Amino acid sequence: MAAKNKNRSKVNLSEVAKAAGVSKMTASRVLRNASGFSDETRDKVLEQVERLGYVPNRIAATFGSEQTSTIIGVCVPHLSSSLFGAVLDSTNGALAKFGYQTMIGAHENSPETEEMWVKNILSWRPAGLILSGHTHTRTTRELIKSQGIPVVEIWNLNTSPIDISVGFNHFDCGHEMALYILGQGHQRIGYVGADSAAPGMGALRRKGFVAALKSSSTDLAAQEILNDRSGFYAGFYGTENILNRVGDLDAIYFQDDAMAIGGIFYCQSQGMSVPEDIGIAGWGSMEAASVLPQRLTTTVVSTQALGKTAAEALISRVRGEPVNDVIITPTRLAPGNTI
Amino acid sequence: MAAKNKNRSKVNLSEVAKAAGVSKMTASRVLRNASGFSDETRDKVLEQVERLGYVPNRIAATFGSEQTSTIIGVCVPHLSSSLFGAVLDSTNGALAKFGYQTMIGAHENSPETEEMWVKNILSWRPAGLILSGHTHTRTTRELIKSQGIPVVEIWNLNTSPIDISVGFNHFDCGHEMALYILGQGHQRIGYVGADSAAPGMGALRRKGFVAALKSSSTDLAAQEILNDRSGFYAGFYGTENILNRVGDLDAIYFQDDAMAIGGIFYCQSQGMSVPEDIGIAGWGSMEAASVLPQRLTTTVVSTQALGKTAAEALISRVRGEPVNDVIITPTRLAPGNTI
DNA sequence: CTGAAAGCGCTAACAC
DNA sequence: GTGTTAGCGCTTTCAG
Repeated sequence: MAAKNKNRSKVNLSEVAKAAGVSKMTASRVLRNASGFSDETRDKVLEQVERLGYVPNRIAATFGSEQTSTIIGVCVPHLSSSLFGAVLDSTNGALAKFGYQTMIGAHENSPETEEMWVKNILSWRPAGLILSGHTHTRTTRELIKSQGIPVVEIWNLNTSPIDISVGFNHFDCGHEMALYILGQGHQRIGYVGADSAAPGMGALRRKGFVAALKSSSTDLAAQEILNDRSGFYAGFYGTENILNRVGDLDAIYFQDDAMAIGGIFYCQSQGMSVPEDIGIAGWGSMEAASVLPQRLTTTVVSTQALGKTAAEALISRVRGEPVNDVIITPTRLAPGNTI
Repeated sequence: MAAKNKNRSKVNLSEVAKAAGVSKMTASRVLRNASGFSDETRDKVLEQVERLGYVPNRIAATFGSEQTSTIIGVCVPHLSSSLFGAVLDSTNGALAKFGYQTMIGAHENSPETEEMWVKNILSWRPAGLILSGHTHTRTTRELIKSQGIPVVEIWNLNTSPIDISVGFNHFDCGHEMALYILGQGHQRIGYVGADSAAPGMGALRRKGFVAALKSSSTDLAAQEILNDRSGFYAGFYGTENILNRVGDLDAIYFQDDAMAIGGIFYCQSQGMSVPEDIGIAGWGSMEAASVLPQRLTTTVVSTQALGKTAAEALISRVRGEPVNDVIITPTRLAPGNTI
């Protein structure tokens, strides 16, 4: 008797059903709001649910229905990042609205770390996955395909996604900015980035930037790619580094706004004025830029739109509704007065 | 036949076991790394796991073992927030290391939203919960207690937690800062905050601040609490608002560093110098402050330490190891030159 | 070191 | 509108 009661402290459906004087099946129908019960029955069941403090068991429900769970796995480079934080927030909000739960992961731009996470998450039989970053290992791809679940790859536009891609065109962002900077009459142009050990999409913007310069017969005058995470301070000392090496730059393109803002402060600390002495441009429309006395020249992006679109596309696919495979999230070069 | 094969595309333990020429039980032991098998057996099983691309089914495993899952629910006010982003990152990292999965939620400082999330998460039979924010509804408390799972309440120190509390002492932070500001000779002191509709811990710091002023027979000269989320721009226009109403303030305490930085920029935009014309103080040691020409007077906190400590405390409790119920995460007033 | 039997809590499928 | 039967894939328990 005692031995049998180990885990029986938690109320289960049977007890609710018995208390309500109906069968398990009927109680189950009421709780899932499936059809096939009278109003009277519903009231009886819900009354007992309330009285007994019944908490449904999704583990058992998922298991019993032999389907995937309502868990969605979302893996981003870092959870502490204003850009990805906003993506997570909008993604989670949209998923929750549709009744899905978010299980998170941080891969730190390492495909191997991502693979480990994928292996793990797949064992929860998720309804779908949202991945970010550039590359996945072969095993990652195979695992996902073998499970046959929908995947949305976010952050970068990907013309041949595993399943669905929702992203910015980072290459074009860099390309466009290079042309703009050249158009402003700059010639000695540098680039300051971070994450050298595990490059993210900043590397792609840099590529587009360099390509555009090349097409105008200009070379990148210097570049400084730190072995550090992007941030205000990284921008500050990255600028210090590059200017110490190459003093005559007349413009710098930064990996993102946080670094660009750090760069502006370094220049000011050295008595240089922006944009007279040196032009500065960033990427990402960071909120911090809104309080600067100058308007930062940058590429405006909506990480919130990205996250929401990704979540909605995933849900549509899960439900078998038609979805575009490749969805580009628009970006816009916003000229300021820092370049 | 066809009807029976609906979901059999996914390999299960039985098939692995059969292919390896052992029983399900033996294969299960190998995969869980439980004892009771020979090296030879292990190799045979793992070979088949590899060959067949077997992905374990945690839903079934959790269900079969009649225990809680290895899911941990973590609910913070916002996922896009540098402070909570860092908490999430360190929490998730620590939990993953111990083999737990993080299921997230954002309650936006609303106890009702939190309650809905708790109800939902509990149906996944999580091993534990990490909650943040100030108050929980009665139902939330009851639900958690009825499930009998460990909970860590983070962010604010709580001397009578549901289970475990790991947090900063926000009241003391405000108190200490008030005494410091008074000690610097300021008299006409204002406060600028945000989140008026759903106050978080900033409200508690404000209380401590006001209490300390009172004990020195000083009143808060003015306060401006915006109906908006904290951020650089909120600090900027919050400062504009308060100074337009009360022009003769000689110091302002901000809800956090983001707002303080916004405030500094507003003052500069008006030709006021900090700290000569007006003193400014914040809270939270935000990275952005590192690039300012001045060092911001603030309270240094480690959200990373908080997250890690919380995760470790939770795991210890889950494992039945001894843990302190109340763990205070230290903070330190760091005098800068903005006040 | 290995295996057989029972059962976890729920839902699908089919009766009534 | 409601109940019955079977079974999801794994682990626990107990027997060898």
